[in-house]
Amino acid sequence: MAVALVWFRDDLRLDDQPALRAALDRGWLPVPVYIHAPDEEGAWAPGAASNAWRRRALAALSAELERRGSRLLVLHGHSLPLLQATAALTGAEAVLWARRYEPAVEQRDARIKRELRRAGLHAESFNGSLLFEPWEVATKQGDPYRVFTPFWRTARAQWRAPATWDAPARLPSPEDAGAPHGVALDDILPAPRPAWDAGFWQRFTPGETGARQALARFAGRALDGYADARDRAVEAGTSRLSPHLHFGEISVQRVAATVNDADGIADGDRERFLAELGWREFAHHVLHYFPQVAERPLDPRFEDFRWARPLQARLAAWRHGRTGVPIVDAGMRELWHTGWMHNRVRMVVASWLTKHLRMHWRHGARWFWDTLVDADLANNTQGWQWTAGTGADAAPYFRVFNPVSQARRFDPEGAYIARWVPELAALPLPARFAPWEHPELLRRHAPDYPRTPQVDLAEGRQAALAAFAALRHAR
DNA sequence: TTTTGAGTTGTTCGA
DNA sequence: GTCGAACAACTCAAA
Repeated sequence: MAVALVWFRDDLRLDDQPALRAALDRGWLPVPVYIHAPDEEGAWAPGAASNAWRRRALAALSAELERRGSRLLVLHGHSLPLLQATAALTGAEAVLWARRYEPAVEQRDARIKRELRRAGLHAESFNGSLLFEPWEVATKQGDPYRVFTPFWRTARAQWRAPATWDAPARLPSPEDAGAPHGVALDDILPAPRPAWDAGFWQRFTPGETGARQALARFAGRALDGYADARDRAVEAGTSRLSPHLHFGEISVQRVAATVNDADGIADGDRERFLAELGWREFAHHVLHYFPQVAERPLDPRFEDFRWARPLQARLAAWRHGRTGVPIVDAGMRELWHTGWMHNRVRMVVASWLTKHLRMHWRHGARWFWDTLVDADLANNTQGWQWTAGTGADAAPYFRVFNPVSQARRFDPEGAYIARWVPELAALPLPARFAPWEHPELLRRHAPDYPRTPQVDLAEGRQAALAAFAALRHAR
């Protein structure tokens, strides 16, 4: 029986897995391989939270394979020589994988494909994580899109629920191909010590089963009313699928099809969620065509923008939820404890850092990269550039979030603040949104909470507006 | 080629 | 309390 290496990367599932499917369809014995090679990811090697998740996702994938009579071969080192050596050991004639779109990884993979083919192997990649490949959506002139709405109009009109593929109950054993044993998962991704990730797993279950459960929960409950509920910080009104999608534990085609076919859902709710998947598509489209955006502003005017000096004390207070602005601190602490932050709150904390503190968005992007379990180069970059106003399809410069009004609107009971900044839970509601306006209550109930925000809200807003307006005139 | 319509997520001010 | 206007042009995408 001919053998194919199925190289798993950010597609840690068996269901609707195009590389595995191709191997089986063509009668190849699949040898599942995972290679730990963080130094091949350029400046964006996975962060700590991401690795904590990946460890569990790989363990889950490994268990799924073993349940079916196969197993995951885990390797550590350089991808190309390891693939070549493993192909030689197993007599594999093919190497199959699902694509990734990070610029450094795209380049690496192109080289690997070239070299494998030069060595006489069949090397082939597939779309395993997007509704559309970045190059499958184009303007009528054949150009890439820079604005979300026309991008999504075009893509949405093209989308048809595809036939998804179920993983078989049994898989052939790699032992039959003489597969080697590789290294232990613990050797490449040891458990965090101390267990700072404990809070992550109260909210999330990495792996294919956890991903399916999250989708079922969302489609069965939160999807109804999603368009409104998605903005309320304390509720589980969003899908919380982002880490599962990042690691490819569930097929995005299956997610889209499930939501598209859900019964009794208003069109507004359904389309709103599909548009969120659309933002993920758009982010990958932009990163593919403008690979510099992870480092540099897409809008070139911002190359010269005078960001504030990154004062370490200010930055540290932002990171650790000690800004003195309750909704910002709640968000940053949710991130620290759970590895995740509600989307609405992400915008608020990002606006605080880039507008009120006027710090370069890359400081925020880097912190998110290290602390988010859903850290994804395309989405993270897109989110930060959008909020900072440096992307092409960006927030207008005058859109500066007021963290007090945002808290009132999207956390009207103050429950989100109380949950993540418990020292403020004893404050009555109006004071909980803006404690500096009630110094006596603050002193009595929360003596350790900052007396005042890092910067005055009105002054910060004015300074940001002035700085961003100056850029306009400078052009 | 030129024209036209439109653009995720907001805030503030004054009537 | 509610509502509309102002905030700023500019670029994108399609007709």
